[in-house]
Amino acid sequence: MQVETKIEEQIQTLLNNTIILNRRYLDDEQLQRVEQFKVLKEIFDVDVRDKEIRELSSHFAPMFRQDHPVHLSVYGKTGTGKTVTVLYLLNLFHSLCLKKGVEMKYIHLDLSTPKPCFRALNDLACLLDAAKRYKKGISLDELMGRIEDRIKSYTGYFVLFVDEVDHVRTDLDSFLKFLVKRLPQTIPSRLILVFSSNRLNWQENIDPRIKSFLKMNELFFAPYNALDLQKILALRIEKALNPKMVESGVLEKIAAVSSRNHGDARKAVELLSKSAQMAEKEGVPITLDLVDRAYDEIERDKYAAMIKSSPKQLQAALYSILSVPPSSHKPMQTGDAYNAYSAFCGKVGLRALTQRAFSDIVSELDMYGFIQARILSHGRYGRTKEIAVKLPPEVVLKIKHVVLLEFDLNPLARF
DNA sequence: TGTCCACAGGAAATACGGGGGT
DNA sequence: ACCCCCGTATTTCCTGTGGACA
Repeated sequence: MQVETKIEEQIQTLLNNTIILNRRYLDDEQLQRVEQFKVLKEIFDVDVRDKEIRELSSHFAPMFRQDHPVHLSVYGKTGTGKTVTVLYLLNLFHSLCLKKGVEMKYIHLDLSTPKPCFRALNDLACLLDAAKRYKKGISLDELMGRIEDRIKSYTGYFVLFVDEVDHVRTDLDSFLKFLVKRLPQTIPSRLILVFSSNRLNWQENIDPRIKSFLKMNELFFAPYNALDLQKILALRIEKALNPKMVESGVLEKIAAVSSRNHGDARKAVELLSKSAQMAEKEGVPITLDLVDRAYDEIERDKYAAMIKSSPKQLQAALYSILSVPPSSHKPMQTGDAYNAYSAFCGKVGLRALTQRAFSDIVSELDMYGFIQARILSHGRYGRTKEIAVKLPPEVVLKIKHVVLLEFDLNPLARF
């Protein structure tokens, strides 16, 4: 057989076995806003999120009769489509307003990563083109003033979509105070605030004086059920994958697993994506078994990815805790962990924090789920947090590996 | 019943690093 | 180039605490 035909055949079989035809549809980050909306529209067209869309529409309807809708608070866990649904509708209203001659614009303030009040305001100012990006060194008042100046000349409806409000860490109060009390009084436009949050109780510990000013409608996004997820996944498969290489039942399985565990559409698509990648690498169709393995892998990588993007101190602390040899008779206490941590800091040349600060880090690690920490009293033997690690051994190894790399140490040259 | 361990965790003080004003 | 101001991170200082043990 000719070499050329051999190669051609080889390429042909590879092409036939290709699973991912359009990678971009497996990752929303890579899609343009317009494309996202298109995908979304198709999903909405099959009646997913129907109720929420109706409610949103009726909430904003007063705009079209020159009335003033109240503020809105949208609840829902991550991946339930809060952001994307609200944005889609705002976009729709925008063009509708344009058609009807109603002045309206909207701003999407994305706080998906936790940030302090200052950052949030700065981001808002950037979106409005009212200020450059500052790191520090400018007062909150100054920022607020600039934001106001920027929109002073605008008189139409002004929708401010604050995504994940509860992520404003230090002083959510002053942030809200500005938005709720100060801004509406100083600018001529009709301000409509839309908040989203994944916690139902985010308003619980805000200043009651602000709270009373904040008259809001509420809207709840329930996690997707298996049926919704099936529709969403089906669309992605159709757009991104070679349907011949997806075994029957895979779609249903991913939908079932995802709805049972979290009801998060993004994670469901991620699982699909991971399965497809693994299948392609192995040159086999996506099977049910492969989905299981992809699921395990995602679970394993989750922690490593999280610690990789964390501050150095957190990394050092976690590594030290994971490195303390477990002794069956005595659980680890804060003191033990702190000793290990200071030793590690000495080794890698990191300035060690005080025990007080370390204690806060331990609580943080507990919050993120890396470790289990609970306060326990041993009578005259003191009162302390007891630290337990409940991660599977492979994950522990992987985390330690990642952290060592972060500290420019060769993980293999330890012995 | 009182003591005292080994911290927890709140509050205030201080350090830091950066930007504006001059 | 200098100083001052700001927000944030960390330290310092402190009071509180559940229960085993004497």
